[in-house]
Amino acid sequence: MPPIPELEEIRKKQILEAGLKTLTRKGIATVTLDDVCKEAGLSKGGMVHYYKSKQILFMAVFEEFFRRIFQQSVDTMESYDTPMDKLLSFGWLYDWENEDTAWGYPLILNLMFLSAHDEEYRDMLRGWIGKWVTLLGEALELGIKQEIFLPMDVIQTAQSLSAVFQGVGTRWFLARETHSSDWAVTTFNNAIKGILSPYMKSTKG
Amino acid sequence: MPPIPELEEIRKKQILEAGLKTLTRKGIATVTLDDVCKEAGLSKGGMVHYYKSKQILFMAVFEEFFRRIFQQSVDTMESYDTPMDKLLSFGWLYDWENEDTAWGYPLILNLMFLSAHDEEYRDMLRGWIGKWVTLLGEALELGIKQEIFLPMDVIQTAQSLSAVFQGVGTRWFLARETHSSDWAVTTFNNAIKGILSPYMKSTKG
DNA sequence: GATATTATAGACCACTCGGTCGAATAAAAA
DNA sequence: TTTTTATTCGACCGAGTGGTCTATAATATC
Repeated sequence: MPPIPELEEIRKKQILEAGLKTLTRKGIATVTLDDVCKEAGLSKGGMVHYYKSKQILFMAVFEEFFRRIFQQSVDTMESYDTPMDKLLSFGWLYDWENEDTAWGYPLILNLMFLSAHDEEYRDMLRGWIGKWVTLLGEALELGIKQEIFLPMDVIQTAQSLSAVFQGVGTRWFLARETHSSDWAVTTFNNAIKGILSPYMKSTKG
Repeated sequence: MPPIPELEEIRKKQILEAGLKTLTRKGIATVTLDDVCKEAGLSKGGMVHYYKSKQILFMAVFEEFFRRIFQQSVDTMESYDTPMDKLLSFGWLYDWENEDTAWGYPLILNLMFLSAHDEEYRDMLRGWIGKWVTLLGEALELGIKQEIFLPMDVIQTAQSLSAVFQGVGTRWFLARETHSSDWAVTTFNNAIKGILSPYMKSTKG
């Protein structure tokens, strides 16, 4: 019964969407397959037909999540021209109005939690970090080529920037009552300035 | 049967220790009461006599964890004299040799995960963040008093420092294959310098 | 010694949840 | 038309888990 060949793709999309929503809402520890298939409007049997186990399903959910958030990072960065503007283009990570952002944090926190106890998830996380570091590294390379920055260990520096983004972000999200978006932007601007200062050609504080 | 009045205290300590160990090992999502009481060398009935539910038990475990890690922070900071040395005294957070450090990260990640979905845990986390910010803020106040730093919003700045510590730490812990301890120390040194640079009296990079 | 109290054990219960399975449907193929 | 195959359903099972309950023993109190 493959009336339309795209049926599988449609169903998988539908299930992933439900997985994203329920995982964000309840967290990996309490979300159930029933939650997901109910949200997706499918029976359990119907859903399991496409994703054979909870592990497989949520792996796919995390992958889908990363694909989206990474794409948004790429797009936003590309809309800026100078290396420094590109590096500072992540303000949307600290914006409650951006709904993709708001529901993204629980997923990141879920993944970090899983990574602490499960090598498979930690591999996934490391892979993503690697891609992000590469992305930031490209902006740094560009700056070096344009002679805005001095030569540096691009990977290490990109890792530093990425770690600061993440630290500020989780704090902003989890302690929102006392950590404003302004605070977040100011913090990462200053921190990034500090991280890059050894490599700035013109020392302008 | 209270042969020694301190029995309750002894048992609770024993159970908390087992809770810390098992929670670190398995994570809140998979750890069971059986795990804990087996580790503690008690029967389930014996353990439940002291901690009435899983929720109560692990709340106490998290509290105990924080008490220790915070005390270590206070002690280490106090062993340095200048404000800047105090602020940079957290290298032990990125030291695999320090076993308290290594097992501490899973607990922090567990708590952040829980905080994403449960207000009660988020309150707990916010409380801790507040204490840490206060601690860092005291070093900043000292620096201002000694006219090493210019006046500043101490709370906001301390929040920034704290967020960077945490971001670098989780990254160092979760992606250890590519993020060395040297990287971590360098990153937070530079980031902190950047965060404090607007308030440094002598601009010395 | 009798009784009440505290501590500990572990069997047990009620419930949840991931995963399986056979049935039903219907399109496609033969 | 018959057979095969893809899809969906939901009842069901079995493992595991938090929490309860009873039994027992040690101690304290009278």
